[in-house]
Amino acid sequence: MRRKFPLERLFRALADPTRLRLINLVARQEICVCYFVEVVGAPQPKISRHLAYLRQAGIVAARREGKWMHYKLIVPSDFHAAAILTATVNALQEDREFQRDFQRLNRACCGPNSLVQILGAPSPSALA
Amino acid sequence: MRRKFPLERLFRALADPTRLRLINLVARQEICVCYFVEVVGAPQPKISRHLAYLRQAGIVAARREGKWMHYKLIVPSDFHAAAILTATVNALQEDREFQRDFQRLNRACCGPNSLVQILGAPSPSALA
DNA sequence: GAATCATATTCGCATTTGCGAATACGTGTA
DNA sequence: TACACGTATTCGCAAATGCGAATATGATTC
Repeated sequence: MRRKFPLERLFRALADPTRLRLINLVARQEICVCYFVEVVGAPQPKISRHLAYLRQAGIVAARREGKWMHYKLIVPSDFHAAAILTATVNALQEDREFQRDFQRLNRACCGPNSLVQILGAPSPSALA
Repeated sequence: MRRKFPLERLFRALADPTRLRLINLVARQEICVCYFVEVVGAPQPKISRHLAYLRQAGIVAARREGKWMHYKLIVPSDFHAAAILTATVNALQEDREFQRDFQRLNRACCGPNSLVQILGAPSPSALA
């Protein structure tokens, strides 16, 4: 544990607006890809590519469940990398612009005409 | 104070190996450009461009003193940006690879054939 | 004020990055 | 087995990035 984490790669991963939005979304709990597409409002391949980027950077983990892929944040075992990442998440979660994504997530998940109802999409665990 | 700090720009600034080395060097005290060139061992325009980059990102401040330009780290007033930056600096300072730059700095500053002796370069405040 | 020194900027150029469009993959379902 | 669906990857291409070489700027010295 506490293995060294390449800082430059971490920062490269964080240096993109879309990826920051994705990180913000997966920070609280595991989320299905379809929600990223819905919330961010970007074409699916774009979302998928950025998720792949975050996966390769070791920030995010993927889990398959039938047709659906779920992503969650991985806090690096390296102490300093973890400190940087959690500080980043804290910054995002206090930012109004990023908070709006959670509102969209709530609508996409639990509101009327939600993905859960329409597609039978798996709802994010923490949101119900 | 505590003004919002654009995170993406911060991470872009941190997402480069040369700039990380520069940040590590200016973290402790104000340093003259000539030392960056000497320590990093890169051509002067390259150093200057990266310093300009950091300046525009609001991470670093420049001060002229005759022919010499001194740079120092600016900790952003924004709480979260400050947390990220100091966590980064902490990570760098514990990294062997970056610690070596301080050894080189010591040699360039205070050893025999130092820049101080050869050029009359201003020695970093905290080192001598 | 010409030369010199430290630093900054400009200019092409090569490499990298992010993107949309199209397509491939993997898994349920009829 | 064929299809439908969610997701991933590939493929040009446009834009951004980093670099070395040359040059410009601003300050000191003779």
